[in-house]
Amino acid sequence: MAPINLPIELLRTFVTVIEVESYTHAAVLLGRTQPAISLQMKRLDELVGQPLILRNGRGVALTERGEALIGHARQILRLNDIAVGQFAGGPDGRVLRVGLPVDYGVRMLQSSVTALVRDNPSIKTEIRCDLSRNLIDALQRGELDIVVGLYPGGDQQFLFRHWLEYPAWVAAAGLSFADVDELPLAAHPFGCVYRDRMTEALEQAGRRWRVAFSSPGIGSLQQAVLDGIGLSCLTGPTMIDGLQRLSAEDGLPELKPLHIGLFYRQTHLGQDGHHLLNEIEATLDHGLT
Amino acid sequence: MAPINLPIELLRTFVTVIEVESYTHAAVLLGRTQPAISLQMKRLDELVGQPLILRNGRGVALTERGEALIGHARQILRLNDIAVGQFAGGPDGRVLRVGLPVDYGVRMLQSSVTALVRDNPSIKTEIRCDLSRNLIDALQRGELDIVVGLYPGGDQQFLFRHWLEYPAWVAAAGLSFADVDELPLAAHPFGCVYRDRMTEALEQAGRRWRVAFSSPGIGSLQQAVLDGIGLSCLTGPTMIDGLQRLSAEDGLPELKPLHIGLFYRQTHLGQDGHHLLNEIEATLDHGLT
DNA sequence: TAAAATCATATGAAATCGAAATGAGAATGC
DNA sequence: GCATTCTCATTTCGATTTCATATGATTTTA
Repeated sequence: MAPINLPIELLRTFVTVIEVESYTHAAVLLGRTQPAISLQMKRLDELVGQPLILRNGRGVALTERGEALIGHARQILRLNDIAVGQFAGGPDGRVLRVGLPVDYGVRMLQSSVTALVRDNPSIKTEIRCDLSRNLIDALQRGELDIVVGLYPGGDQQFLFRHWLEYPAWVAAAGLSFADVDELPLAAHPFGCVYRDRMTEALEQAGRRWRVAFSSPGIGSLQQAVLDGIGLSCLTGPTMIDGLQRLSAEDGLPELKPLHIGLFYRQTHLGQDGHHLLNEIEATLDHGLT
Repeated sequence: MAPINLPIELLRTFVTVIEVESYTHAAVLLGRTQPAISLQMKRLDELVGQPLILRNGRGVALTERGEALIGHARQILRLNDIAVGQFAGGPDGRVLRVGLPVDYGVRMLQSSVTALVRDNPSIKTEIRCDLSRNLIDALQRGELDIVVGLYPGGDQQFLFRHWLEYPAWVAAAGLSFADVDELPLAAHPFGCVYRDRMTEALEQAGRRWRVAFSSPGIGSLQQAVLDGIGLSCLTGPTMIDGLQRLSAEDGLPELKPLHIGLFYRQTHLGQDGHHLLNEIEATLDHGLT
């Protein structure tokens, strides 16, 4: 009946180890020795009843229980840091490096981030727009602090929250591709999750296709579809007037949902970063209902 | 630079002391002795840099810093308990006593709660509908576990999250009260926050008024307004067709926003309770955007 | 005013936790 | 293939923390 309290210090160790993929490096970051980290992890294992981390050669991996815990751990750390930051005071002044996806909801996210920065001059940001995949790679290399991006699902190293978005086939209003043998697609370059979803679904359905238009920017892509070059798939925030949704009735296969993730490095984030995260979180919550 | 980690055990002590308004009683609940609680609170005070609790005679009160912390503390405890509950397993089987306000969003909340209970047979609930004020009293007496209710603002003892709702004057479509000397109101019985908002605003504006219709149920009140008995104030979730909004142009004073609170007793809540809280939170988040 | 209740403080005993030292296993380099 | 290096696990020991018991101070209740 006595409640189990997971010490926040242990949770921070846990999250840090996963983020840097190393006990030794985590020890340096946390100002402890390596054996201390080992012992802390062992204590946390005992508190939750099972090991949380697997070591396969070099590198670490989460166990099933670890995956179940790390999301909560991150949220707890975030709340802790926000609460402490209220008192510890002052802006930290560091530059927050934010990655926003060109292939999803740029407009919405970008204006939400810039609005916050405008209203809080203490927050300094560098915004980088790129394909989701490149952003997540950059986060893993430590070149970014916060990233919103589409991802295949499953990645847990920096994942904080995730949403599902259901894409739909679209084409210019009035056009029909029902009797076309080889479907012309408008798509982002290779590496975009939208593109993967489209081609995957088409190949499973046995339809032939080709990429008739390719651009890294969403705007020119929308224009291409409007111009009737081909069809594509879009989601709520990227839908525009003049397009029609297509479905199974038009001979197109069902599209699997997209995973939208909010990623960040706990290690690099100050009070300002948490404000920014809040804003992005609210924007996504609101935009995806 | 070293991050400060607030031990969850101390946060639980803090929240428990505030909830039961007693060090000694909290000690019993937490399985410690009273001096241990004193020391834990002193440690937490030192971690955040200032005292969190004031003792004025019998009873405790939060300092400013205490008020700033307790919301975060509750959220952290909730996440901790959810995370631990994932592993510790099994449904707790206790009956959750839920209080829903008759004077705000009953339909929305009620159907959200009943839907959850229907889909999770393990969750057992007793739902009590009453005026918000009575519900909060009942929570304080320990007769309820979770309460949604309107409140005057400021109460922090069991408050978990809160929302703001902007009420508007309404009357049956087509009716005008601009030239009426004494405004006829349709209102809940005395003790309702809506009623207080209305009469307060009118008195400040120097308008005369009388209660032309009074009922504890929202349905009959809406019907009364529709029938043209008088005017009232409503918010989004309680607005219905056939009513017009009135504003300053119609000679009516501005109404101050209402505070909607989600209250619960940390002490009495199991895994099921947290599921239910999640559901209610999402419902309010969604219904109030 | 006496009795009861509540919280603060002091002290000793037990448990906790981390650094240093050491050991084991895998990747890397020659 | 063997030595080197890197990483994590384990043990020991010392310092600190943290609790319970006992007691005192203050306030409320009868």
